[in-house]
Amino acid sequence: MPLFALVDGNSFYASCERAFRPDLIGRPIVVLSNNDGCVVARSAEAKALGIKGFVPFFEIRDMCERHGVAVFSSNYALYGDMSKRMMVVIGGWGIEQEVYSVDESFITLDGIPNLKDYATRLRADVLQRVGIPTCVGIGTTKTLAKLANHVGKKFPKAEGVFSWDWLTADWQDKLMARIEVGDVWGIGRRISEKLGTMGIHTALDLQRSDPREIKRSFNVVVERTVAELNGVNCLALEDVSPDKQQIIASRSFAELVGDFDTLASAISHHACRAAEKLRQQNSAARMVGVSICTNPFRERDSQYTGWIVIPLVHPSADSAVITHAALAGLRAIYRKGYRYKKAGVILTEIGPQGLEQRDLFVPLPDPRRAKVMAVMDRVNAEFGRGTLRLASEQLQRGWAMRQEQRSPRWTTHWEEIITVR
DNA sequence: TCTGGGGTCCTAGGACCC
DNA sequence: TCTGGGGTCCTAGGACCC
Repeated sequence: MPLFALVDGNSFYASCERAFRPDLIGRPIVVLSNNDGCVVARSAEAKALGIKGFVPFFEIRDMCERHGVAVFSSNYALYGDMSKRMMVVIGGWGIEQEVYSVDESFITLDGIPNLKDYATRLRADVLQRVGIPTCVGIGTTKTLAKLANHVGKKFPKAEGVFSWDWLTADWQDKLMARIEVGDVWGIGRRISEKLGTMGIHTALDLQRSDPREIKRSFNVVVERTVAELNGVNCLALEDVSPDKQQIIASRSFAELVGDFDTLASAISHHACRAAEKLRQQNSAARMVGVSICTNPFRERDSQYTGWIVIPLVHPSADSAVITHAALAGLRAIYRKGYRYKKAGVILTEIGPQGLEQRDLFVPLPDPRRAKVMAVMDRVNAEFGRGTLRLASEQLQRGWAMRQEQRSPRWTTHWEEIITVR
């Protein structure tokens, strides 16, 4: 019987901020999405104040001021670096490891004795070496490990560590009956609602449901979730992350944008970011999608969504080629007179570099281009993103995002590095 | 005034083929 | 009178995740 543990960082982004600001210990913290739009992370103290996840910040701004909540813009350079460090430490405690998201990792623990002690030492190790508090959930399937992690978080008595094995079958049922079905991994809002009409309200109800009926009413994914709740392994540990099949780079603007040049500079920037991600996984894309849209929340504004896909003659990972295609797409979909909120580039039909089908009648791209890209990536890796970039990114910079409360990039920028007195 | 930015997988239905 | 059936591929849309 395999044994999985899910280890995740508590209120990860908020904990990253606190790791460098001991004065924030015990204080409520919220971290905002790009453009300071929504709340994406809350410390336990902030949750206790009743701040919900994903609410628009403007709705709670006053309340935050009244209660002295520390508010941060998202600082992905910091969170990404902290995540890497945390994953390395967690990986050292597992037999195999899957990095599932920025703040979650599955590890396998088959054959390790005295797991309660082991998991407790794991938590202490991560806290000491990275400064991030974590929870550990253990189960015989990934879904059960996820749910155990939920228990470890929700019930203070667990002290951040929980395994289903530690309870008798009777107590396991009692606990499952106290968990809402929507808290099970893979059961979202829509499926919860429908399950509710079928009389299935708790994790226990779902575990005991008829898989054939579930398959009929939903699909195989939900059927697998039921099996996993019953200890039948359907989801394997993915220790190597597969290449992305699509790459998106998009952003909302801090202020609405009407003119073509500003949009073009944003699209150029996103195209370059997307191409960079593509090169990181040694892939090339055949299709370049471009989208622009107005702000749907402003109901009295006239609305428009433009969307187009431009095929490339050769699959490419060249920033200039992809940007050129994206700008051609933008010219095709741009309509004057609208005020745009968001623009993005999507790369699809992605495959490994160098395995492209060749076209007899079209000359091959210049092989020296790949070297130019490699140099650009190396320079940008060493001296910071954007050190070398295409001129078209610089036409207008009137689209930058709002980041009013970003903390220093403590661990990745020399000029912002922490000083200890 | 102010509302994120990524991803994946599955299904149904239509086009098309033999 | 009677008008097949099996298969693949593609796309759009819907659901989920963090």
